[in-house]
Amino acid sequence: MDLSLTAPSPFSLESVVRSHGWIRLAPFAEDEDRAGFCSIMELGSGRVVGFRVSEEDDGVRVKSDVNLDADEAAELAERVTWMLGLEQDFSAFYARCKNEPKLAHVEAAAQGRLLRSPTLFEDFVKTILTTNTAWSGTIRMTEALVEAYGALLDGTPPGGAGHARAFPSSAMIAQTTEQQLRDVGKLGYRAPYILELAQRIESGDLEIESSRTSTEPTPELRKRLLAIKGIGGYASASLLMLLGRYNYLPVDSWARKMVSQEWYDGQPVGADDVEAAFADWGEWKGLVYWFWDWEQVI
DNA sequence: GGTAGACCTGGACGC
DNA sequence: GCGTCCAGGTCTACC
Repeated sequence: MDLSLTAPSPFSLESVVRSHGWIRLAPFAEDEDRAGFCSIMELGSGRVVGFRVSEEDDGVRVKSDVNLDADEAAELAERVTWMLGLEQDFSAFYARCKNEPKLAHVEAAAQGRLLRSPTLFEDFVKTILTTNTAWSGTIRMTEALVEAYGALLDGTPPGGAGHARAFPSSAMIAQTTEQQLRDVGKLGYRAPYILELAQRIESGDLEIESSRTSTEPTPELRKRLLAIKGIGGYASASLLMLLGRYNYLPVDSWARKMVSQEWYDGQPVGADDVEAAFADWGEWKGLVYWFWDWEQVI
């Protein structure tokens, strides 16, 4: 089954794939040509499908080895559209970047879109798994969750994918226990956070997927994110960026290091210094920080 | 409101 | 091989 999705101009699938580290987290996998990607998702019908996304003239092509009915195909198209941010318009961002040499590359490279997971639950869990750990730890914990709780693929893994399972649903996680998450996934103290997130969603106490289309002011949305256990300042800012809101900076150790090297001659800086460095960029400050041409990365 | 300490794991390092 | 230390955000208790 093939789907063609139209992308706004400028667009670069490779720029989306390489926008941040999500491509290295299961069930994402790079395609052989490293310009596209493969993944696995569980549809509302319960079917678990593998698919490959590659770039074509006016957008992207989505290929799957299985035949989907009309509803399933529409859902796959809708989710891939969200994952690639095909609904987003960055013309105002590019206009503001024109006079900043450190951002001169962004429009030509079609940067701005950040690779998203098919569901916000997946993005929330993965974001929690990035906190207070090395990147290798995030990869390990994510793979462990997918292997232990992900729904098994209907068919063969798409080319390039080493996984045969989708990311676990909130329903699957909600059925497990904190101890199992600690033992199986080595999630440590994050286990109760992720279990509570899944159980609150399943009980109807928490609804997160509607945040994708919410029009509520960003500070209000941020408050709701911060009320979720395990999501603090860094994680909420990261999630807001995935939701297309760039007013807050995901300040972590890397951000402090980059700002220190860029403007403070390597001297230690705090979160306030990072905020001050991008204060003039308003609603775009998150993207400016993310795509800034840093002096050096060590 | 600000701050200190605990949380948990893997990796680096010294012995 | 073993023990110790450190890095990485968030939460909670305390002031």
